[in-house]
Amino acid sequence: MNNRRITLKDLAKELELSASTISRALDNHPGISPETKEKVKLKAEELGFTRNSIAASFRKSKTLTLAVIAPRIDIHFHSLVISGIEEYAYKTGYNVTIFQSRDSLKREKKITETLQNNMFGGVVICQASETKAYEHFKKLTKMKMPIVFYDRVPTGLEASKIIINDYESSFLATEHLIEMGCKRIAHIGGSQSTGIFKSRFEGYEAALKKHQLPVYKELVHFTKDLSYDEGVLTANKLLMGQPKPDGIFCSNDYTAVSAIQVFQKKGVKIPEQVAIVGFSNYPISKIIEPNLTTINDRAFDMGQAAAKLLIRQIEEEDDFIQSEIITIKTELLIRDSSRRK
Amino acid sequence: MNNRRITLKDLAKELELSASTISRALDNHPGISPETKEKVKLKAEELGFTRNSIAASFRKSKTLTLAVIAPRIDIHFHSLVISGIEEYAYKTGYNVTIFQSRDSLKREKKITETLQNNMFGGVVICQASETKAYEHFKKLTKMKMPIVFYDRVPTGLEASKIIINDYESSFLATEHLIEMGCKRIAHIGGSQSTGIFKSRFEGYEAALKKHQLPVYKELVHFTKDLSYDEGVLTANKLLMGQPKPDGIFCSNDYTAVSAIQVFQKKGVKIPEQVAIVGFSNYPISKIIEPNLTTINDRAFDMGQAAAKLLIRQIEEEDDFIQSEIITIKTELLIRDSSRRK
DNA sequence: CTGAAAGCGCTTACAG
DNA sequence: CTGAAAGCGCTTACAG
Repeated sequence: MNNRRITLKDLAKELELSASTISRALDNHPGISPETKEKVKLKAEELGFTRNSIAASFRKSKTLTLAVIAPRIDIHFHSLVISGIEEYAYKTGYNVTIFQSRDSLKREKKITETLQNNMFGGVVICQASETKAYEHFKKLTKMKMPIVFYDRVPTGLEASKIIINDYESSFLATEHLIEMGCKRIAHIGGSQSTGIFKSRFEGYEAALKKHQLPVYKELVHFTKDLSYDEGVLTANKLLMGQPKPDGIFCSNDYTAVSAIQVFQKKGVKIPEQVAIVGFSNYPISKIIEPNLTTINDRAFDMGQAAAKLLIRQIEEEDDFIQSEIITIKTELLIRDSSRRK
Repeated sequence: MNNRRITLKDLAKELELSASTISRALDNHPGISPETKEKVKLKAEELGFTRNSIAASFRKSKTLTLAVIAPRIDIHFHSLVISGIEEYAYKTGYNVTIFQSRDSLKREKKITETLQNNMFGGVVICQASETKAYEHFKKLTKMKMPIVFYDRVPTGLEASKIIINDYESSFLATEHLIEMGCKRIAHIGGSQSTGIFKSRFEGYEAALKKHQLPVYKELVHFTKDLSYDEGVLTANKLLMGQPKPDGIFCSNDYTAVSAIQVFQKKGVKIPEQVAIVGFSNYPISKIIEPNLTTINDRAFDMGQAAAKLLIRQIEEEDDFIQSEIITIKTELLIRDSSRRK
């Protein structure tokens, strides 16, 4: 018994047709008679023929595979985005290959080199936190690889991006605290060398200014990576320092949760004495008690939008478009950690 | 200016060598002089040549891409496993393409059909919860596609698997509660049609029996998918019912967290009055107060092991091995939700 | 509506 | 140590 894979040729011989006809029949090519199509498809099914996609990709020199570079896929936000990418890609017939930069510029560069091997039709990227220069991305652009950035996007590089309005979302979150009566609102922020965290701080600042509230520099703390542990440390500083905050806007949910816990442990009532708002709508925000008010950043939708935009660029439906920036709508989810009425 | 991709031929012409030599030089083939290798590599660098991997894969009819089918990648456990797979694959030069079955058998079947297109060297699978028959997996095996299963593995199908000892881990977790003095230990379990959750229940049962403690059927509750919300419902039943539990072993961390919260809200002291143990070591287990005692299932290591085993099978280092089952060591992480001394 | 033929960019057995 | 040549399995422009 021959264990070789069945090829178009085998089918052709079996049916006394040419390989061209088989190929076209399977493609539902208009210029093939319905009877032939039927016959070919039946035989293909019978012999268990599946097209060798590698050969096809090679021949057509295009692939139906998207690459995704994320810092880490075990961060919930990224896993949601990737889930959204996979969902859209699946429906469109694309595959999704993932790479983790682990926030290392070196590794990110190595990955972008790998991407130059022709295996991918395009790439969705959230850049590593270390990345400040974009030469390696430009190389991809130069070889006409479509790119869509999300979340941490390069500033000052013209490119397609899926973003949220961090400034506005933070402005609204802070304004909500003000409406709840907070006067001394603290901020636990992320690294200010990352654009999105800078915008979140600026949105917070702008809301205070709009309502003529002071921006106490003692109440503004920037962490390295917004981890739970950093949140605990920072919340303790706020707890011990002066002035005492009556509201806290945090740039993510982990630090917000740690703030809730640290203050609660000292008998501070949340939200009565201190109202707290996070950012990202992590699963834990619905579990922590009181439930955390936060910004829903729609990570899954972001992923879907990224895949959709990328595929559109690959298939060049609008080839006069050079780049496109899509802003995803966020929403403020008001929960018990800030609700005072 | 010509925008075509540089090929081996271009390099060959440029250097007045044959394509064969270029190919071998880039491969560090022993039968090529060091000088030539040097020259070729420099030129390749200079012209920005990268091999067309698709052409190479096609020619060699093998690829350096692994497929992963997980129910969902935005579940933390799976994202950790995939992270482990990607990490090992990256180091070995493989790419990782992900597919989500979303626990649908239909979608899982469609994905396995896609896998028959020659694009993948092998596949790591956690089967959909709906899956009870394995014909679609057998088809892959028939066409010699190496498969490694993890977590939810098919029972009664000979195949390579990466598992943990669910029975033993649950036995130890339950025995720990017994050592802490619990006499009426409840169980919040998962669907008993899924092997791993059945084993977890059996381990719990066996520990009680070993220590001559009764298995109250009123204290054993099986949920559909171990969600947080189901945990809340079940914990309320335990709170209201008879007999009153003084310990709870939960088949995952979400239900354990809900149990902590439900009991605490009624003024029950954790761990003094009710000690609680979870399973999986989710991030939330270190955040919830009291911190949750749980089983560390080493999801990341599981992923690394799966990738390693799969790649070994692809490269057929031991071609006399038909299948291999690897059990990952778990550990009981004793934290405050159960520590009574 | 169908077929013959060329060729995508590599790799490798064979020859020298 | 290097090269000429065949061929992997498709797709598609061209011809009829």
